[in-house]
Amino acid sequence: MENKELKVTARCPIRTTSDLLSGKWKLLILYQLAPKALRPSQLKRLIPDISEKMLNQELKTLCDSGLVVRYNYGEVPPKVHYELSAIGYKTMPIIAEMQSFAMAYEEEIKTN
Amino acid sequence: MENKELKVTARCPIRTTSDLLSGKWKLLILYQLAPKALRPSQLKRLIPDISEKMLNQELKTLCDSGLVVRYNYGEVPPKVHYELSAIGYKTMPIIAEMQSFAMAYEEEIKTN
DNA sequence: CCGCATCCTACACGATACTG
DNA sequence: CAGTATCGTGTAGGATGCGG
Repeated sequence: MENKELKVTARCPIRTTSDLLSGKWKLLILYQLAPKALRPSQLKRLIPDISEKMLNQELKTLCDSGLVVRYNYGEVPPKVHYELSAIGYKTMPIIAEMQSFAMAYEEEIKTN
Repeated sequence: MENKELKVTARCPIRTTSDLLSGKWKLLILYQLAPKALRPSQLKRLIPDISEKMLNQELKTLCDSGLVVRYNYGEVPPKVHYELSAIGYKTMPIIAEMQSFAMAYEEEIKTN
């Protein structure tokens, strides 16, 4: 937040989205949350190679950016779950296109 | 390339694509190349805040992964251009969805 | 079970300078 | 103009342990 000019980085939609979804895990988390809300332990089971630190960290930033909503049952033992927000669901077309691209890409390299 | 097991990272389409497109610049480069092939200096003008190092580096990995093709005129002074491959063009739907998402997202946060 | 705090390593990215 | 090499830094992300 210094007095740096807002360079020509002029808010670019591609950059906006890729900032929101950058990193190794966010897309996978969103994808797993799409069918139904999940508790952290369930997410961890669905994405076994994520560390708990990263899971919590990414869930937090996804909540902060509004793509995911956190529900707290306020019970003991602690029980929460996370689900996609309305805008969070709107990432699904991106993911669908990415999956479709991956299929085409793997087909492509197979034939070379 | 050590003797590490190929963990459960079991080839996931989302991961495949996001590996190919990860980083701050690849999507922007692909986007700029979509309308027409461009020379590095033209790309640099269209994406002013990329360093020349990153531009060259990203172009190289994009060529290696097959999304972009490099043409060398073999002249002096050096003259080359880069263009999307057939499979490279297939990233456009992803980018389109990302743009569309960004619009929706900015609309969303504006109303809060 | 949930989530935070520490420590540490690898790498993405930037700045700069140099070659053909 | 195209491309490479070197160096420095911030941060993503992994391992581990603690506390509510």
